Amino acid sequence: MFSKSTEYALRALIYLAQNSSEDHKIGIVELSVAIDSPKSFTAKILQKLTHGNKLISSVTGPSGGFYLTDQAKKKSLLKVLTLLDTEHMISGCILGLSECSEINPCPMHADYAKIKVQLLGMLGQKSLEALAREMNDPKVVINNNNR
Amino acid sequence: MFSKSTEYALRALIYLAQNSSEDHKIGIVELSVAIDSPKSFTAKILQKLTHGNKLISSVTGPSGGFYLTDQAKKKSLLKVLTLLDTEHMISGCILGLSECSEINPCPMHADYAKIKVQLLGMLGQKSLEALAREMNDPKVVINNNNR
DNA sequence: ATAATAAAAGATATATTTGTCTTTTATTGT
DNA sequence: ACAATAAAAGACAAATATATCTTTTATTAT
Ligand code: FES
Ligand code: FES
Repeated sequence: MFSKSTEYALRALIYLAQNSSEDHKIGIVELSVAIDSPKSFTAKILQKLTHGNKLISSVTGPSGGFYLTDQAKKKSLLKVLTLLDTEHMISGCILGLSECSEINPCPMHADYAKIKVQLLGMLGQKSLEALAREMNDPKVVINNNNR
Repeated sequence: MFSKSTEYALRALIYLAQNSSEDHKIGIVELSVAIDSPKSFTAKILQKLTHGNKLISSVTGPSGGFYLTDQAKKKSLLKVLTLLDTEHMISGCILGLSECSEINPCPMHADYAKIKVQLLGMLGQKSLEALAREMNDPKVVINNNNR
């Protein structure tokens, strides 16, 4: 569905939503272990989300690391996808036409449009902190370390 | 959502379902123009679907080309995705965990599982010939040549 | 101030996907 | 049989995604 980059980003954000705050920052080592992702590659992905858009906060140096503000934790997955410039994965045409439109729909459009509404609805109303809350259930996981 | 390869494959199959038969075969040139895809790349993709699995039929030489049998036209999109080995795009974990399971679900699982059922349902019941029928509506398109 | 720390930045490497081009093989119409 | 045709096969090229490693910069604790 999504690219590895996007998957790592979402997992990282959920972990940060659950475990970080302004006075408890998370280092890249802990984070990449927790979400089972390649360390340096994940660092690059996080950088994209710290600079312009300021979704992730970070500070260098001792006791530094990454964290989410309460404001950031309220952002929806859809917002995150928009920042990652990958929302088109869902909103684009399922057959790859350059535009998903009602004027000139593809043969799948009528059916897919209904599902798209639900997908976008789910992503739009699901906040990072709501997903973090799911992790209170001990069976819910965010890595592959259980196998 | 899908890779370019998959998109081209689906568009090609829909076109063949609509326009080909055992006594009206379609050449790669006509096909790649009709679905607006790179010719040689599309040829490679079609080959994958002709050999082992026999979804697409083809004959070389004059008046040769690609076509679908009536039987093949009845196959569902889900069946096609299975042949292309890309069904995991939908059935896999949306956060990229190695397995989508009820035992150890990811934080998105509860919500995504519902949508997944609908997605797989739609893909499973939509046959190539049903999609070809959609193209009888003149506004429905399968390429980008209208822009 | 200094040393330790951790992210930022940059360079590089590998793998995969996408795309093109040429040669070969199979089939058909003449 | 022969020439024309069209897919099959194979080699190659380019672009993108994924991943690693090193150096630099910013921050903090001492
Ligand atoms: S046009 Fe293809 S899904 Fe809307
Ligand atoms: S475990 Fe992630 S979607 Fe099912």
